[in-house]
Amino acid sequence: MLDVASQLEILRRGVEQIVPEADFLKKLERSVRENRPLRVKYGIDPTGIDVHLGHTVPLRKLRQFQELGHTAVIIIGDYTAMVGDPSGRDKTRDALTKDQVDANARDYLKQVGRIIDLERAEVHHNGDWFGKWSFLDVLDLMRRMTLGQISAREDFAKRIAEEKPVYLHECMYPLMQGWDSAEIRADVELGGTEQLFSLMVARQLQPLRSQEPQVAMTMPILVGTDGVRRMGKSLGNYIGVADSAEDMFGKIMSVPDEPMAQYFTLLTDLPAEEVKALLAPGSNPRDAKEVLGKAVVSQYHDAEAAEQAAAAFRRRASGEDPVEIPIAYLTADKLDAEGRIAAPSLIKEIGFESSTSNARRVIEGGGFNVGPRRETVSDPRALVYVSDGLVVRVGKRKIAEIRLV
RNA sequence: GGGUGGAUACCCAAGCGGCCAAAGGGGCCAGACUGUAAAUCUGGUGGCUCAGCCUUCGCAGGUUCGAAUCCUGCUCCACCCA
Repeated sequence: MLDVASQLEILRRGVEQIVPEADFLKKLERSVRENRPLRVKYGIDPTGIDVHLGHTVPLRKLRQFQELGHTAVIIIGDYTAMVGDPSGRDKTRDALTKDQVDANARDYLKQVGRIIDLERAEVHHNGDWFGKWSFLDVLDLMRRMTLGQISAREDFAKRIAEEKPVYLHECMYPLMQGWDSAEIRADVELGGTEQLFSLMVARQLQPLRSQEPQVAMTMPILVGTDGVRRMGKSLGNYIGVADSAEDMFGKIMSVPDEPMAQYFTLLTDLPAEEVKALLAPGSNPRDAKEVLGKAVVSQYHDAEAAEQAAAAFRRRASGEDPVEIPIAYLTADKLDAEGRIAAPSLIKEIGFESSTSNARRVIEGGGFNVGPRRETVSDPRALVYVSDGLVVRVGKRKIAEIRLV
């Protein structure tokens, strides 16, 4: 096992706070001394299906712990998912059914496996223990926390102040999460900064099982591709780990310049000095973003795919067509006797726009062009002669070669 | 149980009898520009057989020449009091 100082250096990167810091040092020192791995917990509620880069921040930290020889313990919050985590939320989460949760959980693990070595990790479902509880057990857990403690949380306090509802079951969430730690004997729990409250609850509960309280390690919340709000599925500003290499790269390029430093720190292993040099004043942020894009993409695909994605992006940015033009099929009966079709219909038929009205607007806006010379069709009443192999474009990104069938 | 406020397009949110396919913002799409799918600026953003027509403002009725706006009932949501 690596010595304490070296471990600390690696583990501190991109970490917001470690609470209490002294306990962490103590645990780490003992771990090295006795050659006993720390049990590091990270919980996920299977509420959706897309693991995105925001989730990878703590997951990558967990991976680092694994690489240093510690034990990764993943909690699938199948029970807590049915409650809904109120952390950082300004409204109640929708509850999920058991079936949804189970399906999501399987999907989740598959995606998590891109980051964590699942062979060496422990995976638990908190329904395994909560599912067996009696109401009395629940009450006993509830007596561990006061309304004052709960309502002091910023997210709840805010909702109360705004006269928005806070449901009782939401109050149970932190207690359940805390109890998970007692069940799996966690030494450290990872989470976003907004999780601090929940992570600290466990410290009150673990002594009930004669355990040493865990340490909370929080990481900043990654901002999404809009550069403002947290990355989240419901906000539509996320980059999924299952995204294609090209998509992932493109989305990274579309992130505003400001959060780049954060992205480098939290999503890559590039040394801090290198990052600093890339982002130094006077350098082109686009180049830095490209390095970032390749570094991230190669983690979820491979280096070659990352290079190709970058190349494809450059082509598109410089106005060239991609190497492979997607094929769009069009049935010949859509054409009139002379082999023509109304421009808006063509756009709709090949799926570039969802309605002919929309297609019209694109045409009027000058976003539609056809053929090798890219003749712009700007009259929505125009008829386009379609022959097999005709290349049509809408905007900068949508391109297709038409195949008549 | 009582009271109050609310339900408007993808989201937030104005409108409170005609000038409303419905302000504004966000998002999204297109154009210009560029360092990129950044930033900035411009235009667009219900549907269609598109100079016109059709369908929307929680649901169902009603008043009116005319309703997102007024009335009745219903459903749902929130907050306050008990």
